[in-house]
Amino acid sequence: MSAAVIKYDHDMVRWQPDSRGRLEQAAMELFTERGFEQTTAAQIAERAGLTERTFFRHFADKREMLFDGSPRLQQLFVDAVAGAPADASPFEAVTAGLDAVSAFFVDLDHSRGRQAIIDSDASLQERELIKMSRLSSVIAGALRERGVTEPAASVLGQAAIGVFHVAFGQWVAPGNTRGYAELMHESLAELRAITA
Amino acid sequence: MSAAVIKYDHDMVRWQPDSRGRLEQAAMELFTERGFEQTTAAQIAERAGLTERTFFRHFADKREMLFDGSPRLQQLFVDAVAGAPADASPFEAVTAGLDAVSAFFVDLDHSRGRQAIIDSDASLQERELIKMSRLSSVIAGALRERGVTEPAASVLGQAAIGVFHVAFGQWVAPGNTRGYAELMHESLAELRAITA
DNA sequence: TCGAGTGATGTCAGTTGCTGACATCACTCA
DNA sequence: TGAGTGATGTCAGCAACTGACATCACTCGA
Repeated sequence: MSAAVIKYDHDMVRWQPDSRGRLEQAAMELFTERGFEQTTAAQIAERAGLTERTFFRHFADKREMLFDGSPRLQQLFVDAVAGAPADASPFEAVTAGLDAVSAFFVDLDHSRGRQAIIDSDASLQERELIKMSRLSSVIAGALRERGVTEPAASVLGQAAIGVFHVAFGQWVAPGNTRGYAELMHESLAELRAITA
Repeated sequence: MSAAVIKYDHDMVRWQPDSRGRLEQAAMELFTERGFEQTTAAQIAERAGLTERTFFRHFADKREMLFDGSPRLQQLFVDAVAGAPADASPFEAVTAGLDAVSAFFVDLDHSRGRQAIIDSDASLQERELIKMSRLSSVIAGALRERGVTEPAASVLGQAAIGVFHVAFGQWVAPGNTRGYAELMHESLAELRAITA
């Protein structure tokens, strides 16, 4: 609303920079202040000094804001799988992927805050799961590139994100002090032990 | 609309029976005729001779119509896990669950039709995934009841639905002639082999 | 230097999913 | 027979999106 009455002086730029970043920051603030469901797209846009319509030009939907890093995470994972030594087993290649993404999980407070928002809303959990599912698919694809056949590639991809999900959940759990890598290797060992 | 002008004769019942069933049938027809996204809740309700408001009294949302059988599937699975012999290993208990749900997958045409609808819409895939995730959670719970500790229970639960998902996908894939049980056991064997 | 794009934004109107509040009325049962 | 009860209808309204079109600082080639 306020944006509508701004008059541009000669030395003003037409638009403040980094609209997308401003929207993300405004959203995180509002989500933590009043909750995801209770925050409207219009409110986010207003706090960022933009319009609701512009909001939807930057993000396909309200949920998508929380998953901005997803493509990078995916890239990190598949690069590690693809880049594993040629003589590495499929299991070892996937382990390399699971290790590589640990670079992503450094700021525990940030991850906890984000996860608290996701855990508070079912539609966000759905979105999180489909991101995981896509990740599983591309992992399976990377494995196929390494010569792994179906259905082994898909099953291993699914198992990998299962391990990842469990370990990540433990990592952000309240009270946890252990690192992601340690927790992940523990879950991986459990998988290995229990399927043997 | 038309329901609004119906006058009830003495020998008419006030409401036609099985509203929920009529809604489900109308929905399946419309979804296959014109697609999920292109079908509105009002259209489904109208074909069932009901109101949009009544539609939402029977189903939490439009997506939920496709997942009516989910609770039964879940029950089938956990009962099999819980009912496995006391000396069965966790892996064997989960295998029993994966076998038990094969009773659910008999009508291949029906499953294919349903899956085609789900595959056509991202929000339906999200809903499907959260159902799988819930299933994974209750499996992990059933395993814990059997004395399996964390994170092994959760990891095995995740791996189980991974196997299930892959096998089910192969079963409904066009051209497939093999049975669910066979495909499932193959995937299970792959998981076992590849994590060893 | 000027005029034709270009692109990020704004404006507006509309559809759909979904919800709360309240009314209706055949049916049940004390 | 009269007081519920429960499945439904009616109505109003919000929030998530979407398409069509306008704006206008900025860029760049003639």
